[in-house]
Amino acid sequence: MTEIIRNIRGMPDVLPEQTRYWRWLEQTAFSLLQSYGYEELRLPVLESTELFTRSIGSVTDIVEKEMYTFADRNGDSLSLRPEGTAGAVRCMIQSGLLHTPGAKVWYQGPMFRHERPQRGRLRQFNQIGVEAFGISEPTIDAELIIMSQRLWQQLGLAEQTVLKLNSLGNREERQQYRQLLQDWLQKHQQHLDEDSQRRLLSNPLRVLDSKNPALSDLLQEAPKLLQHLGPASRAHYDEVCELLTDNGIDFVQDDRLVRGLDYYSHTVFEWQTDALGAQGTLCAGGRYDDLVALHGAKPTPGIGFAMGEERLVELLQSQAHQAQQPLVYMVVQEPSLRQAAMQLLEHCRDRVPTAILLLDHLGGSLKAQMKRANRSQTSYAVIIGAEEYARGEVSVRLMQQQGPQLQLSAQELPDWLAGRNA
RNA sequence: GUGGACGUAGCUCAGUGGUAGAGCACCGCGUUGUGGCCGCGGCGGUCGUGGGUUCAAUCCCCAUCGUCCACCCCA
Repeated sequence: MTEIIRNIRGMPDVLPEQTRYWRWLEQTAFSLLQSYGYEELRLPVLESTELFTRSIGSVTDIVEKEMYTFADRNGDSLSLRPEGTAGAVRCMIQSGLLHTPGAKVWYQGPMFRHERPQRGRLRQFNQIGVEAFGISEPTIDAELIIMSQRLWQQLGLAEQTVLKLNSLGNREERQQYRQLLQDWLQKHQQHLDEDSQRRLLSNPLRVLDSKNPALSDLLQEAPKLLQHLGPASRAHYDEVCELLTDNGIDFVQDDRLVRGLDYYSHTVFEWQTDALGAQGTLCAGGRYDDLVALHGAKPTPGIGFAMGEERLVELLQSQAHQAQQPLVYMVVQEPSLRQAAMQLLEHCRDRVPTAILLLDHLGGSLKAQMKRANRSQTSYAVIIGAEEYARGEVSVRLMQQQGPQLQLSAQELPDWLAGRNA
């Protein structure tokens, strides 16, 4: 027997039961983004490997061991994008869109990381990413956060999300702090676990968000980045906080919120939930004022965030969200009537274009067709019988309510449906 | 990459060293033109795969693949 080919690990199919939540999420998000003046970018999934090594930081795990990298036919090193910002920045530079000050864009699509799959973590996962370029004012930081809060509200998720906020300062401040923290951690090295000792050298900031509860007390004592910011950075951060407060956004200042990607600076934030197990970050982002220059273009500040669609969908699924149900399920007494049924159904479609109108293509006994009509959860089963159709009539059976079966003329069926589709 | 749990019908799961069962789903009959409820019948599994032990393995052992959860990492 021929072996059945399965999907690739960590790259699951999304089935109809779930896709309706995806559409709910995306339709809500896309129209919200539009209302704030963000425009869509469609970006490739494959990029030069160097784009990511340069952007994300070559010592991060993402670049070191999680990228899907391979040689193109001509030998060029290509990678499936592990995140969206690098490609968005590349596009903005290359297209010249960066020359329009204050460009605001979004994109949606799959990202790829070769990680061990677990709840909320996949090898192909989808993000909605949002980026704003050329704006250094803190109002844009606040706008992005306020906008995302509005999205949670529209999706009914506001109760399950909490906002964490921090500032990483500028490059110099961060480097100075990094040294300070490294020295401090070295003094307490004997209390650190194995992972933290390793990160102490490679990426000391990340020691701070260790999940090991045994380190919690110790890390509380560590020097705080926020207290080592210069006046300008501090003022920027304070202003973001004030704008959020003015707009009724609750947040938690979190000294231990550092980002996994090297390009972040100043404001960083994360929307988290405790309803999804270990992978609770729903949406994360921050400023990357040095990234554009890093790619050789005129220095231009930037800020953005990305939300994990699979994680949001998982939260949405705990809510009741009814699929649209059919208005009509049309059945025929015998196969020869199906052609007429089809035409009649098309006339109905002209009249109620947004309703779901179904024709039974499978046939069989009327009983079998009626069972399918029932299962479809249709409001009305329209029955085309030979004799009555010859008289120009059809039967309409009410499937979701009590009441006698109706006899209507085929001609008036579209209007009748329009009246019922309110 | 590390650790743990688990892989038996489409789905959720029972089960035994002597080649398998339930519920749900699906199909049919009970009305040769009518659903839902009920009754009856039916379809459906090389018990993940490959080795080993045994007279005999779905059950024991090993390996392998896969799934899930956690670590790591991060959306």
